[in-house]
Amino acid sequence: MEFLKGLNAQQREAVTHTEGPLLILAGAGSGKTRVITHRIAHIICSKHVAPSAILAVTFTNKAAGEMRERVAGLLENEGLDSQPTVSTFHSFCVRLLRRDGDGLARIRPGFTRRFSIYDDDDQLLIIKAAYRSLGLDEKDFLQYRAALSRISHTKNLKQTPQDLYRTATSKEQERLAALFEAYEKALHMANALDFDDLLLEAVRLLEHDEATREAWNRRLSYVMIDEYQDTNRCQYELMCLLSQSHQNVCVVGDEDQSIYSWRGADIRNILDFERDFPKAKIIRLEQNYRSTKNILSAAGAVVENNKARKGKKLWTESEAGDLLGLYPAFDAENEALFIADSIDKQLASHPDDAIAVLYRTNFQSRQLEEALRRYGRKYNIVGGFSFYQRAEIKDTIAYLRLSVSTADSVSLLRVINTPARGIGRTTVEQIEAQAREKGISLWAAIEQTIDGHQLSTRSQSSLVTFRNVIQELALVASAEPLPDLIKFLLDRTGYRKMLEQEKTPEAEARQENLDELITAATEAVERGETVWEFLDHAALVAEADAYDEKAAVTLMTLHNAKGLEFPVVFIAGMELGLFPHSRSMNSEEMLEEERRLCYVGMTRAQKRLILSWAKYRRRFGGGEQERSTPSWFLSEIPENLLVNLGPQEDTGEVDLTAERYDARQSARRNTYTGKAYNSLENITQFFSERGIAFNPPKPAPPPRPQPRQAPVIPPRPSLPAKPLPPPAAPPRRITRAGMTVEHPKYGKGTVVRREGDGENAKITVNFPQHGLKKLVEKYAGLKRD
DNA sequence: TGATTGTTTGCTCCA
DNA sequence: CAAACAATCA
Repeated sequence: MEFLKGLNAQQREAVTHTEGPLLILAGAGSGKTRVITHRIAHIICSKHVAPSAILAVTFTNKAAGEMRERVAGLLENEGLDSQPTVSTFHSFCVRLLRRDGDGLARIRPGFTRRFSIYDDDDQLLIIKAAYRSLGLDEKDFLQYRAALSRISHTKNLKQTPQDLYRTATSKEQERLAALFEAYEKALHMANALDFDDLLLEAVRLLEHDEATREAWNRRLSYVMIDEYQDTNRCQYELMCLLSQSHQNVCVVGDEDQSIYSWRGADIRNILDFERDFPKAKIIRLEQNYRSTKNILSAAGAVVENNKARKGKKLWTESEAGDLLGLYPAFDAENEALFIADSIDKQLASHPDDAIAVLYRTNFQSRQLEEALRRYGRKYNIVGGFSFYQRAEIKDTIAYLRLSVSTADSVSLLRVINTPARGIGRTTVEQIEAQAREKGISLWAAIEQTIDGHQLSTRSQSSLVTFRNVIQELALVASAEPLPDLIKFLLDRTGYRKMLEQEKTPEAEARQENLDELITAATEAVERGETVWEFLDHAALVAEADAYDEKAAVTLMTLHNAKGLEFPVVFIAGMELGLFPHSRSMNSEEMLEEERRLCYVGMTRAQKRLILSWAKYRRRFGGGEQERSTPSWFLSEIPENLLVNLGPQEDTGEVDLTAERYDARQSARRNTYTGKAYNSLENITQFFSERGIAFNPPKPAPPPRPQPRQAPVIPPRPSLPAKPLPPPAAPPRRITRAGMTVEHPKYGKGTVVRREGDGENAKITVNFPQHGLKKLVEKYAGLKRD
């Protein structure tokens, strides 16, 4: 069979083992995408299975698109009339619910197939409203986000608010139950599903609606799931429900790359697969085709420190390659400049090498972007502020959602007074109270309020205007094509006018974004999509979907880098508190996940891998620079695989400071404070508008040649490589970052950072129960643990 | 009511 | 350093 050509023995086995449950443990870079695509092609061609009987699930829409293309490429000459279904779990569930979801109305009050999808901004608004209605305050209860995550967790355990009430043993648990109840009620009232619901309700639908379940089981005969290590319980159940009759499930994953437990991913899905499917066949792909030996051994050495793993050893036939670079920067700005400079040099000698700069948190991108801009380097950025998160886009989407579903209260609140039409806080509060009292939707409350003439004439007329606008939109929505609807909407609501009157460059940019939205809508219609599909798409596009492989330089978080590969990779900000993140330093499990994240990042690199950290970093925009400690992960890499790219320790700081001053001056001239524009064109335009020539500065930091080979390892953390229990020999300072301390009131916590010296030093401590607290050392009464 | 100004607070990671 | 929130004034 020609689909087996060029595959190694294990890969071939994985492709040809088509019947029954199959677990493929695929190490990083072991060719798993290849295996999946070839397996699909093999099933279709040699087993004569209709493509539509195959479902493949990927992690992002982008990955789904790529896989679809690759399969189509393989099957190009086969003259097939259908394509296999390749999608993410979430997209699949949305389609399922929109198509076959009617039966759900029996078990979910108020549900119709015209539901809205609420993203986390929407969720936040709901939870805030719930706090308000219960008279709770974020300050003396959980933070909104924490409450949401607790609720999400509870939902995924299939527990209801009533379950929570029943098991509640404290006031706090009762409050959480009440919040949960209010939150769920608000979603039901708005006929909205959050991301958890998409999966949960799809499972419930398949469980309760026998006809639908059987139809899907008849239709599908092979199910494949990629990135299986990052599936949650619900996705697992969905998989089981869809493959009940045939059990032809093939899952592909790598327990060392499980990095989404915070989102509910359950690593047991992969660790217990054999137990759940006793007849399962297991195939290991351990030959790595991506990275050099040095990169692979370094990454392996790091992840080896994890206990919760099955353990496997990747190997490669490739050469040793370069040593890994290590750059201890003076501060974050210097780090960014070093990276920009190294990229310049790299591209000068290897213009075709794609380069990725990876970091733990989105906010780090800022300084990196600035440095790249100053080098005049075009770059691609994944995440941060995505198109669909921009205010003007969300507003327009909210109008669209309202025009097809007036029940959508979050959208309603979002636009009820944008543009300003005289409906202020008090009016809105009145409507909300009315809705709460009568248990009706906000829209219904508005209609009642209008009919009852309960408001001042002014508010009354404003409200009538709003209602008329929405009714008119609904009318147009049912008659006109989507792009025309959007144009009409922007006109009729006065939204475009509002932007025009602003006359600022930002407002202009916003208008352009809206034009882009109209273009997107036009294209969607050309593809034959309905309004609903368009809105679903807007809700489900992922950060990673925006990644464009054509740009030479790509900036993204480590999470977004999953599944990708680059000849050259930088990982920035390898410091304690940042990576591993301070919020993940309190338990061994969380730390292991951070370590896996590090492993994922390192194994993205094919030829060169450069790690950096900054000795001083500002935590917030304004404040003081704070001293940082190198990441534990750095010291887990064998020294003989590293080469120091920074100046020598003793002489280094002086030069770096001088350089830093230079850089500051030049940055001061060149920085601007507008929105982060992502393309060089915009930046150049920005400067030309201001009459400043934009010339990429002379390469800034001088990583000078290394006289000796002996690498200078970053000052070893004076902490043991294992975080808990912590250190032994703090000199006269009572506390240091990374240390566990005990506070008389808050109990045990981990020191995250320290500012200042002596007994007046302020330290930030992370207490698992109480979150971050800033304490003055001499008053805090801390005891070393 | 709504615009303006002042003040505070916050940084995970994402479908 | 921003966005989000609060307070103030027109």
